[in-house]
Amino acid sequence: MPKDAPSNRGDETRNQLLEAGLRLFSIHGFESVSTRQLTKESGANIAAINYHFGGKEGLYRAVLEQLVIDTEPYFGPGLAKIQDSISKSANDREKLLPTITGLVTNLFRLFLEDEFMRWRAPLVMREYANPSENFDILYSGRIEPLHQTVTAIAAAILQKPIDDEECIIRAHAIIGQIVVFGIARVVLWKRLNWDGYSPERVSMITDIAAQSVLNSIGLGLQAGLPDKGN
Amino acid sequence: MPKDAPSNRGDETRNQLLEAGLRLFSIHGFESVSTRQLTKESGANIAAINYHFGGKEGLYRAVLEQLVIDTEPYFGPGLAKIQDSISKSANDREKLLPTITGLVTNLFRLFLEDEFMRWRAPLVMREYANPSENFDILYSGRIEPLHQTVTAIAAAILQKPIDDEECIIRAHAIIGQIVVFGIARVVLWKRLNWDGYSPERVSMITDIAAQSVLNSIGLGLQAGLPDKGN
DNA sequence: CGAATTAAAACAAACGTTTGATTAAATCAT
DNA sequence: ATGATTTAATCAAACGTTTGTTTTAATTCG
Repeated sequence: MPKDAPSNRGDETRNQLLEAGLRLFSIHGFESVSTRQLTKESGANIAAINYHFGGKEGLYRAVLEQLVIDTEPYFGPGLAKIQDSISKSANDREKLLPTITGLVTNLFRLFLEDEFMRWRAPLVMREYANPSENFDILYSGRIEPLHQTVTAIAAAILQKPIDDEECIIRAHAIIGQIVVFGIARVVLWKRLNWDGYSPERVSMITDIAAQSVLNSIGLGLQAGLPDKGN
Repeated sequence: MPKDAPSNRGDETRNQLLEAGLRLFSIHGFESVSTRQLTKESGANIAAINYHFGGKEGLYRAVLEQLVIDTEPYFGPGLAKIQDSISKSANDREKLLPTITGLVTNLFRLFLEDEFMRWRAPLVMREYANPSENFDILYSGRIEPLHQTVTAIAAAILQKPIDDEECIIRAHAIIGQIVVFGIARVVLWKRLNWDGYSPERVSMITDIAAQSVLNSIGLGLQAGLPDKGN
């Protein structure tokens, strides 16, 4: 039985519940969403949650699993390409510069702009910050591969093995520089008197953050910095 | 009526509720904590929540307000000292190096190690990532001042005004590099096969993250990086 | 005493889940 | 092919429990 293409009416309500669950859990969090809210927004009957998923938590788990499946095209190929680019520029760190800039740019567009990620990105952020019992679905499916790739970048630049502790910690700091613009967006908006993100603003942030990331691992050009001159 | 010193029995149950609220809200989040749980853990009667705080949300608000008050000695003087150090080293950016390293070290010890911050830090992180309606108490009380100070550092190095957009964004990236070790600690632990933080591990992270932060704003020494050598 | 505080019980509302009946579609036997 | 039977899915209603809050009475203490 195909899970994605709703051939019969069973799969249709199933998908509508997954869709409403993704959106509501993303906005309000698991605990704050009631089963009645889910059925009202999805148009399904209240018994459908138990029938199709075995309960509210089963629906949440299914939402996470579906998220990992659906986001595969957005991460899999890109991360593979980076790993490839690393092995090809083993003896010239400068070659990694556009690779890293590209990764940062893609992550920002993905997490802050992409319509497909509108509800998915915040849900990942939620689990990222406050892991639930089903965190492992997202971790092994999306977070760990990304973390490993960034670690590989750091390892290539520091010329250390990919399981080196410093490289993993460096990678964590790099990811922190990026996801903070998603997780703590409200703080940034308040500081800048912004009412939200726009493509121009995201592009501006991306440039600055990419610069910051490159600098942080010692690949910076020091561009834009005023001359020391004393 | 004094709020801190429990002179009479009224203030005692009040403080016990604040204490239990801080711990429980920090661990489980506002929604997941019931009033009966709060009264059981605090030893207070269920009516005391309404009597002293007007309800569960009132208790939560009071917990946040108390947090801002209690953490003042941990932030206020330190941040003032940094602002002072900035104005004193206006013509030599290198002078800021120990200041920044000190800030990073203090933040790490505060957020990852300090026993006093054990429940307070996670609660701030919680509001940081998922702002509630009372977020502003923490924001204007603790988050904004810290953000402003880090922005001042960035502004001093980039030699731009402290309300410059790039400086604020740079500051956000810097803070991201730090708080990610608190917010996404579970991710890091999984990557490193750690079961938690220890003083040695925090110290190790601090060194690496401080390096990363310094680099990211162009103050890096490139120390530890292998020679380019081609 | 009288005001402040606690204790226990009760409140309506909302929670996640289950029920048994009903409908629609697929499968079967003839 | 068609009527009988089974299966899958939906539905409204109700389940028992827990939620935050309120009420009422008792207790404490200056």
